[in-house]
Amino acid sequence: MPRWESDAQGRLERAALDLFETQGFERTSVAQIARTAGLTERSFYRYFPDKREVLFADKKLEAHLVAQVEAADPSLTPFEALLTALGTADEIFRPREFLLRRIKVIAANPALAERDLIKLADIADALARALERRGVEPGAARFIIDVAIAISRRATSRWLAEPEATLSELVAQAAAELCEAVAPPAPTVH
Amino acid sequence: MPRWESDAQGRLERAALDLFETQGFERTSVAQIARTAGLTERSFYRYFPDKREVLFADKKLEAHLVAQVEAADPSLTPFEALLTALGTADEIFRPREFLLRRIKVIAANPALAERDLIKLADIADALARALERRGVEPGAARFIIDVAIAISRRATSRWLAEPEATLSELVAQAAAELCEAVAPPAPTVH
DNA sequence: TCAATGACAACAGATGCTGTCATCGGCAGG
DNA sequence: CCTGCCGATGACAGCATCTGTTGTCATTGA
Repeated sequence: MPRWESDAQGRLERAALDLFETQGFERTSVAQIARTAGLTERSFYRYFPDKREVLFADKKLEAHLVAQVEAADPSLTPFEALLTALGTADEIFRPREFLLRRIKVIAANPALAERDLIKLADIADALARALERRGVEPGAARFIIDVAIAISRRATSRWLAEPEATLSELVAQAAAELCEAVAPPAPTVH
Repeated sequence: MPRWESDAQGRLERAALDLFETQGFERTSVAQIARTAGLTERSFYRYFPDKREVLFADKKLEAHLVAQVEAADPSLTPFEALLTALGTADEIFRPREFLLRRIKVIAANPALAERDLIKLADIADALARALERRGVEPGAARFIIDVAIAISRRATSRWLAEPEATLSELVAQAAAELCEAVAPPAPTVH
């Protein structure tokens, strides 16, 4: 019999999400999370550098997107490569119900929302490096990525509200919406 | 003679920027900032809710942008209104040298970068409300704003590197760059 | 068998941030 | 001139986050 229960990190993550959900982020202390998971406060900090990170340690999405971009057909425009990669992100959002719980908890607390933005920026940085490896100039890469992420946010927001459609379909739809908004206004006859 | 020196908040802001610049954000304590400004730590927290906010209390940019959007010609596309508003942001970035110091300090510390992203998101929220007042549907408003901010970031980044050009010129240039990237790829003859 | 390593606890301390009350000068109104 | 209120600040106590350090006990592998 093992001396300790296994998967200490996973226990901490689940305990934290539960507690944040029921009593809020601010009102749950690290010591409480650790106790719930059967560990000490100090052990919590061995797995996570700070209290918020317990909801953000997962690097799967970033890795997936970078891999998708790196594997993209070289004949694709950088922009197209990004959009197709972002359209496959639903493969990562697997337990959809877990994703929704997590989003609610994050939206309910400014400190968590802050960390969420940083994580998105980290993904953008990683994608920028991937595009640069494809030969895109750094400034342009960052710009294209910002736009692609805007499209992805639009699509994901719709996807969470009405899950019938594929994420990639919604991405294409948002891209079309962008073209429409950006296009010079319909010529006015005067 | 006043009982206390005037402009306590400004003194705190200047002291903080100086200290963050010379010894870093983490290594300067709130007590030290307050002492440098001739106040106590407790008084610091009367002006700023937390240590980072001392660099972000300024609401002028957000107010300016919202006012610009609200004053925009009703015949303009929401997207055009946003871009012209963002093109006038250089009116707010007045002591350019101060802006550069601040950007460097923020970039040097993840905690400050985090707060910076939240402030940008706050501006985006305020702009979304302004667009909704113009009749734009909320989801679409947020999307257009995300794209416009991407353009603005591209333009501002260029503007900081080479200040000859007007910000609004650079915004137009970035918008053109977007159209090019988004446009369907040149038809391939086969 | 035994040394190295991994996983954790225990303890101490700096700092961020908050609540509460006292203090002191300025400013009416009498 | 007195008096009493107001508003900015100081003084102090207290909790929570996060870090450094050290000790303890299994597991592993030669």
